[in-house]
Amino acid sequence: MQAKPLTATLKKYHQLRRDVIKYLYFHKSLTITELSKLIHKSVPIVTSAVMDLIAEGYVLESALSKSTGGRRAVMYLINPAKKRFLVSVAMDQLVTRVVIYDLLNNVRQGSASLSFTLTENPEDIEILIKFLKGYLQQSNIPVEEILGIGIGMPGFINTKQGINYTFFKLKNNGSLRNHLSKELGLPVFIDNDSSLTALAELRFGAGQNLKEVLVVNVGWGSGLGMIINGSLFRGHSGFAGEFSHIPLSQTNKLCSCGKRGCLEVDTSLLVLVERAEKEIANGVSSRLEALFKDKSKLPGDHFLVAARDGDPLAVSILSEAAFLIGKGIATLIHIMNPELIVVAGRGAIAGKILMAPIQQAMNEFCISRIADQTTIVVSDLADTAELLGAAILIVENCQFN
Amino acid sequence: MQAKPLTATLKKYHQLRRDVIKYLYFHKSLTITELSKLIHKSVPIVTSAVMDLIAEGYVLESALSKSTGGRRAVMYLINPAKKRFLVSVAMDQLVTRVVIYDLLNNVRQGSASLSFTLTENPEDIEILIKFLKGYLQQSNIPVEEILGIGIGMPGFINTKQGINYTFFKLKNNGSLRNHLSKELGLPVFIDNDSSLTALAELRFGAGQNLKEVLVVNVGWGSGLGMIINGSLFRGHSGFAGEFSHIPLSQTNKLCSCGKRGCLEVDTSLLVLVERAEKEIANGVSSRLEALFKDKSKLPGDHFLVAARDGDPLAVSILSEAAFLIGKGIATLIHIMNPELIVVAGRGAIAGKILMAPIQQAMNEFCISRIADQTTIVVSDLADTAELLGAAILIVENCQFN
DNA sequence: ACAATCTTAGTAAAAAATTTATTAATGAAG
DNA sequence: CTTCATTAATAAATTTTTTACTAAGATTGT
Repeated sequence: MQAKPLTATLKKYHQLRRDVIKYLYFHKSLTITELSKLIHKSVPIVTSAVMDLIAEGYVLESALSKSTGGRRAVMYLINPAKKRFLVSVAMDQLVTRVVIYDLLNNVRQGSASLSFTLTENPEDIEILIKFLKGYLQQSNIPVEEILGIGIGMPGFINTKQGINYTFFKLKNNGSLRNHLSKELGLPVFIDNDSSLTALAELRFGAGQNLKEVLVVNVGWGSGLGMIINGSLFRGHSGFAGEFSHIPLSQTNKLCSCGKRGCLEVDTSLLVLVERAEKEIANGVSSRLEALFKDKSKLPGDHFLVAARDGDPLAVSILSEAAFLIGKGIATLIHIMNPELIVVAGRGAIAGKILMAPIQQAMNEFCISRIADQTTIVVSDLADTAELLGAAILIVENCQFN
Repeated sequence: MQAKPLTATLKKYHQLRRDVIKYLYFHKSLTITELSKLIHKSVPIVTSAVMDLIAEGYVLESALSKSTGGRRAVMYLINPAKKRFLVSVAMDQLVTRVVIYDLLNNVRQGSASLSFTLTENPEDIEILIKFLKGYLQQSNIPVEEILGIGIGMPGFINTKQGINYTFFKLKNNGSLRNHLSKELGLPVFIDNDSSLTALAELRFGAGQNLKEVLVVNVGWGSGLGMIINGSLFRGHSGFAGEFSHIPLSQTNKLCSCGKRGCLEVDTSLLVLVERAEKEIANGVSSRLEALFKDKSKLPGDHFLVAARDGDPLAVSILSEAAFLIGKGIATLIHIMNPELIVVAGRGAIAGKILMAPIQQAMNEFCISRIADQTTIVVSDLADTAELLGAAILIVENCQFN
């Protein structure tokens, strides 16, 4: 008897099942009525899907909900006894981290990290594979309990095909995702780091239940993850949110992208550190001088901590950059009219120091009727955002078995 | 027997009926299968709706479609004998035009126009009502044959409530749409001029069948209509696309909005005309000197025609402005990664003269991998775009009776 | 030329999903 | 403490979709 092609009905059923698990993952516990509204499916059919998932051990019935004025509803949640795990990988230009979560967002296997400067060198792929293989092996989790590996990385990424056009290029222009999946023997999903940060803010951070959210990822560059109409917006070919390279700088410095005047040339953390080092060499005194000698942390992180703690040199350099980012944010607000802007990424460490000049730039460059419609906050997910986003990526795309 | 509240089933049926008419209006003629795909409803149910519409005289069966390799399908189109009309009104800061179309986009009543500089004066509303009442009266079309009045106008517009926060403000902060509807005895729909221009490009212009399209409306200011995921994007509170006031200008001139450095201060047609007049006063010779004396046309239109025809002064002033608009477009491309950008509005008259410096700015300010994903064209709908958009607004919102 | 085969359209019957009606459970008001 | 209002859950009715089947025309190969 040969394998039947999936019928339309069966496909629908699998989608429904996935949606139930997905929303229980996002919201911890929900009633049938709530699930029905979130999934846009009728109560009877959601009920039957939930019953099936209970039979499979994926879902558990829990206490009754608080009363809302009528009969109290039964609440459902993901069964903590069902062993299913998410391997989350978060990369940036300099560091790669990995952690394993369960479906309740508890850390199952503590994070490991690798100093790993991304290049266009094809050997990078082998380094990444070796790192992940080692990590997975020592975790001792059976493969059938791992739902997939989600990886956030910088670069122009085609999520459909699983190709990163900037880093990790395969010789034959093949799919990085498929290659990793084959090598690691698990489903792999890749996406842009800023997009995953935005996803995390949407599901577990400041953007919960909102529809139009922009997440500015301040770090080595300034990424932008966009939530439009409640879901990730990637643009026509997946390159939307290239905030770092909009022409905004007054200086004429050449950017790494080959153009002049990009926002990045004046706001990249690397540039700010460089500027601080130059000032120190010129004899300006600063806590940074001592901090930079501690090589256990990246200079960029030292710089942000110093700024947060009020070191005058760091604050002054950061403020200037933040004002320019604020000008960029003013541009975003005029074009997109978002409900919320979240300042996330490494830069969020500096918190208020960063926000003051951004707010000032918004006051100066925004029509107040428009700016009034947008709230702006600093992320409180901090450096877990990208890891959570990678986990969400898996939950939104994997097959639950 | 009292009026029953609309059941869910009945609502669905009305929506389906509207969708059939809407897509036939957009595509002129379609098969059941095509309709089914566009509406995302099954073939049997679409068939029954089409049959009902034929019985009502709204829809006509026409010849068989061209063969696509199998049995040829019956094509359906809107019945030209069914008398239903759309009153389209297109306003800008200086001129208001009106025309009446039928559902095949034929002009039923020739366009009338009114020189009418928008102010914040409440009397503006009375002027508009009087103008429209007169026009409707002389058209001699019975009210029951008019499906509605669609109006495109500048300003910050709340389409849900039908309020324009910038112009035509009612004393009691009431709904302009409802007020006009009551006064004119017809359903009225209002929207932003640039949004309607974008809608026209999406349905009848360069953006047909595309998903991510930006329409830059070059005129007295530079509006932006955004198509995202195949439908109009208005942002969280309806103010998205405020392209005119993004901080891009190097000059520090004060803008009408109260801020400095807005794109508009260097690119508004009004500013360009002013600049030309100053140059002429300084003794520069130009065809414009003569043209400006002809008061039958607006100076801005004279200016654009002169530029199109190669007058050196007009070309030089326009080119400088267009380069800045191009810089703004480069910003849009980096953020939105659109499939297509359409340059529309009055400015489109200048065509190639406008495009050359825009293209140049794109080359200078765009990362080519991103810019390569975007096509940029000049609209060929010209000044009918906003009128067509207003008609679409009616078709997308009215009740067909 | 003309079957045989392939493709697409349209229709009927079967299956699935939604809607509506009904019953259940709870809190608040009198 | 009973009645009423409110929400949840379930059963029955209705609608919609899916699948299977028939129709109509195009293409290919002999």
